Amino acid sequence: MKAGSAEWWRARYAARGRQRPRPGGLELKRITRAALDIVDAEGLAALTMRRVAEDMGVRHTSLYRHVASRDELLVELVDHVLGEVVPGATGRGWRADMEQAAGEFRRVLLAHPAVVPLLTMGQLLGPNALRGREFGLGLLIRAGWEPARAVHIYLTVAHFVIGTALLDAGGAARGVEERTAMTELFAGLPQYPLVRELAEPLNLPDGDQEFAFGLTALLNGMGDPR
Amino acid sequence: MKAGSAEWWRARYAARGRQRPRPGGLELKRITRAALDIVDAEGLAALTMRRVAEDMGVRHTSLYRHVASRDELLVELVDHVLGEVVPGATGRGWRADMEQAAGEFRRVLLAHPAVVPLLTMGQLLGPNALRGREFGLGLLIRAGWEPARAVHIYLTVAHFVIGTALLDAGGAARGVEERTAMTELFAGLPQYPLVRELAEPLNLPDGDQEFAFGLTALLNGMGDPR
DNA sequence: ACCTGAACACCGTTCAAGT
DNA sequence: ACCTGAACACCGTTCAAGT
Repeated sequence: MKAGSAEWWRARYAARGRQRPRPGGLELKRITRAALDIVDAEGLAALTMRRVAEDMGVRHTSLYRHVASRDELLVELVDHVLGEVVPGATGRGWRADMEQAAGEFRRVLLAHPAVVPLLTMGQLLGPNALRGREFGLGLLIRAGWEPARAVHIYLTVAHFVIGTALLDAGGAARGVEERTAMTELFAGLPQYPLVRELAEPLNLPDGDQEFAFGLTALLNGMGDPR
Repeated sequence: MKAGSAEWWRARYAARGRQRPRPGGLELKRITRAALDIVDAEGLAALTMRRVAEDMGVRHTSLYRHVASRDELLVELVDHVLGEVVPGATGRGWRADMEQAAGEFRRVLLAHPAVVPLLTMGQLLGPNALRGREFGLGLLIRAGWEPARAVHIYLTVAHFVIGTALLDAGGAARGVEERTAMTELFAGLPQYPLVRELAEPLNLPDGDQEFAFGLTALLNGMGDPR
């Protein structure tokens, strides 16, 4: 049974709450938190079963009683991060709500850049992912969008947020040395004049501004319900 | 020097063409191709240095003469795949050109789903990535968009294509068994009524249709140059 | 210059054994 | 029920040695 699949999640939901951890013992949530700490501080490559166990003061083989594999841990980690997304109604209409929720989603992803690539591992079917779906669909449908169109809008915005976060997390050229390295790189590549000329905005984009620009364009293009 | 960084690519561009492979010997391009075959057939996890070497009839340690690390191989693999993107002018205006280029980009990504997550590893600064940038910026600027805005539009569309491809590649519920598993999963989760009601379009989306919808909305929202 | 063989440190996972 | 210790197969990478 592949970690993150619908079948896997079903078994997971069924098992939830059945655990009764001993005080001070291991527990899925504690493991996930330790994993997130490692990933945030040192990146995905540093996240090994042995390292998680070490940080928790336990042998690495003990982890396998709570999580069947490293892949399962990664799936749980993703939903754990999605749990930090707390959207709320603005009271200023569906567009404002959508922008607020998208911005909140983006904020959380940028706070955990190493986790973002994991969003591509499979479908997002954990409890926190579904809560976000329910919220997004609800605000669109209450605004009068017909369901099929609400799904389109929801998915498009979600994809946009993830897409920009991905390139923001992995891509942006931060720091002076990377910046000068970029300039030197393009200086030696006269075959790409526009890329060279526009190197500054292309490689040192203001991610937030670019995000706002794209989201506005996207929502502008959606029109209005009914 | 981190694989995929501007500094790394600069050294890489400088070294390019300096190799003179023996007939039948190893060569970066042949290694990259072998790697792509493995990844396409069996996914990213199957891509080990040992496996690549085995497929090429060579010892795995030999690869390190042509590529400094597995990470470097992955970076080269990404640009190799981007080389399959062949956009062309439609003669029907910038919007049609942009839609054609985005569709072509999407087509290539979907043909190599296991490679898509790698697009998030770092900046896309290889020769094929830069060629694509130059093309996209060129068509926008020739259409009359001012440079700063052309950069915005280019990045937004690129992010959208990658975002949708990511979720398409990893996410869609293909096959009957995954479909019924999904139904059963939601049947047990009454706390998400909309997610349950709209499970069909949410989890079995027609990716191409959804892509077209989003791209149209995006470009609609951009307006016109000048 | 290129490829090989042996070796090292590290990893995920399994399982019998302890409490 | 939970944790441990030992073990297995596998991995990326290094390097001296061959041609």
